[in-house]
Amino acid sequence: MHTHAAALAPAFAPALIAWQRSHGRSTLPWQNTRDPYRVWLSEIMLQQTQVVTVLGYYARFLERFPAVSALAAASEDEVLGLWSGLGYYSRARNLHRCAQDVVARFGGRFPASAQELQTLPGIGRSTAAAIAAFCFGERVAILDGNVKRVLTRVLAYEADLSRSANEKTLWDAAQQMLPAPAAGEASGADDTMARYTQGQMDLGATVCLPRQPQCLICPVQRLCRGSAAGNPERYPVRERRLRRSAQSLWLLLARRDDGAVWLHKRPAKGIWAGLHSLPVFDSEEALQAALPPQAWAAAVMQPAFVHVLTHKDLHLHPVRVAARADLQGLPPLDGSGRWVSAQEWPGLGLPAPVRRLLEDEH
DNA sequence: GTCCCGCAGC
DNA sequence: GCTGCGGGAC
Repeated sequence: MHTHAAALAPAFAPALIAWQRSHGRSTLPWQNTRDPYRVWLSEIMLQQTQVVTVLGYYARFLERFPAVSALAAASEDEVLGLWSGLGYYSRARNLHRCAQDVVARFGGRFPASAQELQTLPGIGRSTAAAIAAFCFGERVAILDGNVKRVLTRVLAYEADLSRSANEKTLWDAAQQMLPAPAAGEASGADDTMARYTQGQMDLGATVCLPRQPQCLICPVQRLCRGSAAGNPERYPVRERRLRRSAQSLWLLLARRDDGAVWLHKRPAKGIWAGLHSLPVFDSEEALQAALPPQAWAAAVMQPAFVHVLTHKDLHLHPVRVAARADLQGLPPLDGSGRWVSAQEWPGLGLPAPVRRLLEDEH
């Protein structure tokens, strides 16, 4: 697929860089540093969460884990607890594993190339490129959601991005749009790549907005083919629509008078991997089978509710049972299952619907 | 309903 | 290599 990247490239990067200097963001706590640890931590958090929310978590993580070695040495539960409320806990687990990898494989220093960075858990092509551009000045393209929007608009890129071949073409275009290679040899000496990378992120976050692109104040409007056509907001083009299936889960809800709840740690694979959760069953019968007959007889069905994931509607059916000392030993309530006090559970990594259920319930 | 980004399974 | 998953915010 052909794009106009080559034609636009000479004017695009200089205009974006100049704009970043004058109008871009420059005071966020993870800016003005070339420390890969700080840049990496912010990039992972920003993948899923808005800047204002990340600020608090970022500060708390840095305070508790000033260096990657401290994060690597922590327990997974502590990392998940500090992450609590951010959601997307697989990213927190990858964060922890990545820190351990950096220590074990690279002596506690992040590797200095996008190619090597990408071998670390939780760091994909775009995140690797962002770290390498910010910290090492590497001439390599990022392509996150903001940049996809900016580039497809500037290029008036019509192809359906839900098709991997078209996304690959856009990656190629992103690489072509990079600032011209520095004349000298030391690419890390100046801040061209950092400015350019930050500029794309800033433009996507503050000007080239999803619904209302602010073309009148855009530094690259005179180059932008989408704006010229009068309909920049229709990019990026995505045609595939997902179909969502339904699944029902039964949750065993046991709560003592003092507020403690019975939780267990989920297996490392599958839904809610590694999180603390109420015991989960695939069917009402399975839940019944796990309880003594008298406990089942006294159980009270709570109102069902729906929790929506990208690909699935989870129909959740809480079942309240009397708090009993002998829950222990009942599969699958054995092993990791335990009473968790009302002081402790809010700080654990809990699936959002379970957290909501526990919060609403008292 | 849409989007995010990396991963795992095919 | 490609597709679909995962959990939550907007």
